[in-house]
Amino acid sequence: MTAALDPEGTVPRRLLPDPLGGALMAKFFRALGDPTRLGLVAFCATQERSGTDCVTRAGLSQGRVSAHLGCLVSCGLLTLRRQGRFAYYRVTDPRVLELLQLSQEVAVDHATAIAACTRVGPAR
Amino acid sequence: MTAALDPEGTVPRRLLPDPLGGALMAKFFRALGDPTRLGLVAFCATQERSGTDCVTRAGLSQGRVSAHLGCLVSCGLLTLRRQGRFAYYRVTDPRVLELLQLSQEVAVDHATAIAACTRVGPAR
DNA sequence: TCGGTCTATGCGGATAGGCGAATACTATTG
DNA sequence: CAATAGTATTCGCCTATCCGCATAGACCGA
Repeated sequence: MTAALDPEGTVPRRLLPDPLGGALMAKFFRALGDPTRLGLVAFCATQERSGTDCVTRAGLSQGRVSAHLGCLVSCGLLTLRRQGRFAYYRVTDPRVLELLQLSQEVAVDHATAIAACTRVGPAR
Repeated sequence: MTAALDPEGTVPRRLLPDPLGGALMAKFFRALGDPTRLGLVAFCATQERSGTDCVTRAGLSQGRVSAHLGCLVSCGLLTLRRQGRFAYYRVTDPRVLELLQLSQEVAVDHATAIAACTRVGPAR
């Protein structure tokens, strides 16, 4: 055959460091892989938003939205600020915005193909 | 309450253009949200790889790997080149690598939190 | 042309992860 | 302290996806 794969080299520890492991990175991407969560990140990109605002925006049950937000905070996509009984969410890491924009550029160029891809869920 | 959400403004058509729709973007991220696929993208990042190489690398059934690769090609993450009965995959869009590196940087900073996040599957 | 190799697709079966509804917490207000 | 409002968590139900296995299709060398 052509190139024998070297033991574990080729995959780039620089690209996917093993301390992290592809599994963790994948998890990170799955956090962005839901339309609701992605929408919430965008919603909190420009300004801080209260939990209630997010519920209104998402149009889902409060409990569900709370769970989504919790997930986003855990994954470092949103930052949570508590004030009394309120919770305020916001994107604070500029890299997250960069990430979204870059992804969008790539996705746009393949929009039709992505839409056609049946292996990754028929969008919701 | 604080800010009334404007009808549809705030979410940034610039950030998540509606022609694309969050659903499509989410789908794009889900393509990266699987450890196997993510590993394959990384594997094909540095050089072109044959389907067989990928199967070996992934350690899954040939059929499964083929499906994963097809998904990645559809989503614009890999480029396919056919030569006779062989198929060669490779990352050709430099933005994809940028995307992976940027994501990795963010993910690294939140590694423990991501690992702890139970809402997005307990890694595989 | 025939057999072998490489790649793609279809078929269940099992699990992850999304949803609403109900419930539990916590802090503010009266 | 009791009532209320904003959040977080739990539970049962259902769909999306992953996996291996088996099968089909394409192409090459003998």
